[in-house]
Amino acid sequence: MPYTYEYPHPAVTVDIIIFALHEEELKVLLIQRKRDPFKEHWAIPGGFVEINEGLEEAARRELYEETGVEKVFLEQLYTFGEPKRDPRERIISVAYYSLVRLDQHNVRADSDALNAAWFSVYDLPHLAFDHDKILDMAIRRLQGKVMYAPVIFEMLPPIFEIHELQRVYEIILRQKFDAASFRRRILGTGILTPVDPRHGGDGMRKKSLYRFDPEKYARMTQKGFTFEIKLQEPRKNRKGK
Amino acid sequence: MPYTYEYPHPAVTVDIIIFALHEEELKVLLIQRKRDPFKEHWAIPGGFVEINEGLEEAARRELYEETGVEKVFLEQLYTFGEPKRDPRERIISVAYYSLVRLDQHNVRADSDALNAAWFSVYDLPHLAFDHDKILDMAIRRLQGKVMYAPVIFEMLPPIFEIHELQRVYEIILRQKFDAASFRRRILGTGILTPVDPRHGGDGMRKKSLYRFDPEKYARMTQKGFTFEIKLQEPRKNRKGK
DNA sequence: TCAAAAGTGTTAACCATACACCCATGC
DNA sequence: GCATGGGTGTATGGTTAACACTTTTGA
Repeated sequence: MPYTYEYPHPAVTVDIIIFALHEEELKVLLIQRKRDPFKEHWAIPGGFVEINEGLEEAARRELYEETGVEKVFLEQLYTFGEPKRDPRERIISVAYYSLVRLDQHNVRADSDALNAAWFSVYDLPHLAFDHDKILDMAIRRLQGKVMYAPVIFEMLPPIFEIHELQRVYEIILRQKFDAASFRRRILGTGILTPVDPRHGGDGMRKKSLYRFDPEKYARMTQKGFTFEIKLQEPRKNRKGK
Repeated sequence: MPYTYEYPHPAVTVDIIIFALHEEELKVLLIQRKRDPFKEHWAIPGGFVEINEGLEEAARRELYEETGVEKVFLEQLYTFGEPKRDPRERIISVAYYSLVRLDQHNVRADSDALNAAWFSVYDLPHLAFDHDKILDMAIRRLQGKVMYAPVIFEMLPPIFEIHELQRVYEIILRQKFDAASFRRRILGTGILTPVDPRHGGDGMRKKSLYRFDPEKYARMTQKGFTFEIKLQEPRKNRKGK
């Protein structure tokens, strides 16, 4: 028991909410706890921060250990530190959320958990600790974030159709968009670059394909541009005809 | 030295960025450090989180101890935890930011600091630790927040003129608004309630006065309303006349 | 071949800027 | 009484929802 301090110190963990799209739904990776407290309950994956490790570094390490996923979008969500949130000891948890492409990453279950599984965010079990609250906040944050930052491309293949993009927005925001207006709005921002359809895979495709160009987006941002995809405001019908 | 753990634990602090309006400027309260490291440097006020105290609770306690201010807007900003951000030991700092009305609170200097003073956020000294980065993030967060949440009223008297409100937006966002458009936009949201001018103080005022009604805002929000004050987009002149 | 989905064109509704003008206040 | 600035009216530009229409795709 070698680590001694003049004043009590809390333990610090990172929890990582891992989002992905699968079967036209927004899913989150949860693990089933092996041990008490909350044995067999589902929980958000996470673990302790090492003493010489940054917080994001710890989150990436845990993410890799739990799922084998590397180099993906990861952002700090919030820090939860109510004294009684863990019944064992005072644990402060810095929550992160991550966006991954399910088809690209071979997600495996971690050995420390009974089981790992993807859940639709709109059909969740009751979670361990205060993880319901954390996950709820993560979903809201993601919904807010996709509206003013180009994070949605983290969940799409590098080259995609406008309609695929639209569908992802519709899934995350739970709102339908008019296809014509959506197309014009997103192309109007200028953040998408058309891709020669013959490079898209099979030879004879005629569909328009696009990719998101992060360098171009960075240049635009520096010139005062701000990306925004608003919810579609309903409007009166044009005419009764 | 009674507090012993099986694994090393970091220390956890809260830092509080305290914003206020004064003399037509956005100001922040900084303290001058008495001790090394960074002796005599200016820093964001803060302190250690007690073992049985929530994070926001700790932030409010520190805020009260440093300034005597209670019951004000306080929101978590971000958690900073790079291993070497404090040269003495591993310290993870949960940063909060707060909005106060200078005229309402008699801000006093804390005994633990050499000095406490208000600085314009656009004319800052070099700060201790990574506090430059923290304060920069806080300013950006505040600028973002005022655009989509009614936090600006935390910095105004309970009853105010539209133009006062406009000036506060202009100070925080560093952008001029057209008075007529601003008035219509803000009144169009419906979050302001007109106040009988005779209740505003001196008896014979004829100016229109308003107050922000949090209950009404909460009801509107529940019905899907989202508040938004966008930056004004320049437009071509109407006619050359 | 044909149904369904992708993509384009058009227009009316809505909104906010820009600016003229009116009115109130205070010196 | 007049200057200053608060407050109102409104035409115009710009955006985009709604929907008709055309083209492409894949069964």
